Amino acid sequence: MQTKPTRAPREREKRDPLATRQALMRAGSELFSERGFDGVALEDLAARAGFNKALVSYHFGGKRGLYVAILDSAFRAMAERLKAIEAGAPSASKALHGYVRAFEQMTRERPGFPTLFLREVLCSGIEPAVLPHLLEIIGVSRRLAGRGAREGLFRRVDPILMHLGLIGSLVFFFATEPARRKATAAGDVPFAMPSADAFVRYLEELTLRGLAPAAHPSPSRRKGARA
Amino acid sequence: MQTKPTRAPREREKRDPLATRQALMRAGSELFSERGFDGVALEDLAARAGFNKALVSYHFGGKRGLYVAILDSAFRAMAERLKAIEAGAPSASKALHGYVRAFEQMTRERPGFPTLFLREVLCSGIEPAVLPHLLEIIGVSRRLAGRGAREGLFRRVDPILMHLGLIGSLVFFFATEPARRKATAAGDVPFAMPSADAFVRYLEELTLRGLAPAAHPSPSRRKGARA
DNA sequence: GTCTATAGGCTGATAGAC
DNA sequence: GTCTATCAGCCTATAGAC
Repeated sequence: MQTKPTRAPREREKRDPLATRQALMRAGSELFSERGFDGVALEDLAARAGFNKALVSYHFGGKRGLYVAILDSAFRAMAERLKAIEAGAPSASKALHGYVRAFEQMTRERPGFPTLFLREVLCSGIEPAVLPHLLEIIGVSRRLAGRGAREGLFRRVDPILMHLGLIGSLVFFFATEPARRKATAAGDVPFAMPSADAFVRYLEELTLRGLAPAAHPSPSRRKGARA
Repeated sequence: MQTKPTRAPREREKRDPLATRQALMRAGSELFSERGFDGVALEDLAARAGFNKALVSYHFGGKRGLYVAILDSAFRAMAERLKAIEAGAPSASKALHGYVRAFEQMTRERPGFPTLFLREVLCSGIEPAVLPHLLEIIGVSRRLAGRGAREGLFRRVDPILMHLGLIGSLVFFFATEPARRKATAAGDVPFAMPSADAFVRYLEELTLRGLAPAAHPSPSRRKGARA
């Protein structure tokens, strides 16, 4: 969307606090995801947004404040999207479909989100502000596992295992996609990398088959592979 | 293993360059994985190793040099371990088992590895020194997919998709395990978190079932689910 | 090989003009 | 609300003593 934009510097000579905040958050989302919190200089960030770095303190009370605002916004949006999908899906199967697709859509709308997510849940302490949203996201996964079992789509597995497997694959794929794209463009990698669409379809099918009740080449061998 | 150790400050008053290098690399592995490259001050790092920060420049030519040495060592060890498993496994099934277990073992031996791995493949450019090892790791996954298909264990899927799904889940799980442990200990999370063993078993079974040829509730419906 | 001392650069925060 | 100027703190790297 932007390669190196000084981003509309003088449309409004002054005033429009909301737009300023949004521009700073957008620039921050890009840079923090690329370089991590400590790797970003406020000067760069403000320049990318088309403003002065002093505004970060004015609007967010400091670098950390901006960072937390970005995380809170992104995690909240993701949690709400997933809950909406959960509520609207007529079946566990459709809910799973919507769930994995949601990451693809979210990545398109907020390219930095998967990386921010990953950096945040890495071993350092999780920001308290995002914890409730994180728990909501986990809740959706857990209920999906339960619903799938109830509807005969899945066999019984620990919902947290299913959650971790799904979200780990998804977040990893999307967070590392820019790096793969870069490496491929540079000719560092001698084979083609899959599209987001292909990966999401693969993961959905893997989950459906892998969690299907019975029907697998294993000791006990029953029939009922239908729901 | 260590909470806040000044780590054996005066066993050898002087001399033993190898031990010094190892101590610095070990401390660096811990700190870089926790805080990221930019988040670590050499003073902290050297203190944890029980040495002076000037030694980082002396032995590794600077902070970046130490970081690269750590990455190179860890990625090389992982690639070699996976290749050994691949070579020694009598079947694709055993190879898959060894593959997923390798991450568990590696995490035990080098707790910082999964996080270092993840931080490195995040969107920033991949360190050239680790690229060959990364390609070797990908190679093992790809050949595993091919071998599994040849031996009738897996249906045909894009080997890169399988690689990304497997490694994404594994690296995510182990890189975020410390955070989960911390959150659980702090009482922030109202349910139990699975053990590494449980997750690895889940992932292996999910993959075996999910990639098994035929035997699933889907349009075309053939028989041969055995090798 | 290891340590102390210090130089030099960069960064986040803030005071004050507009 | 936004910008300029400035300052204090921290951090990497290095020179030189031991």
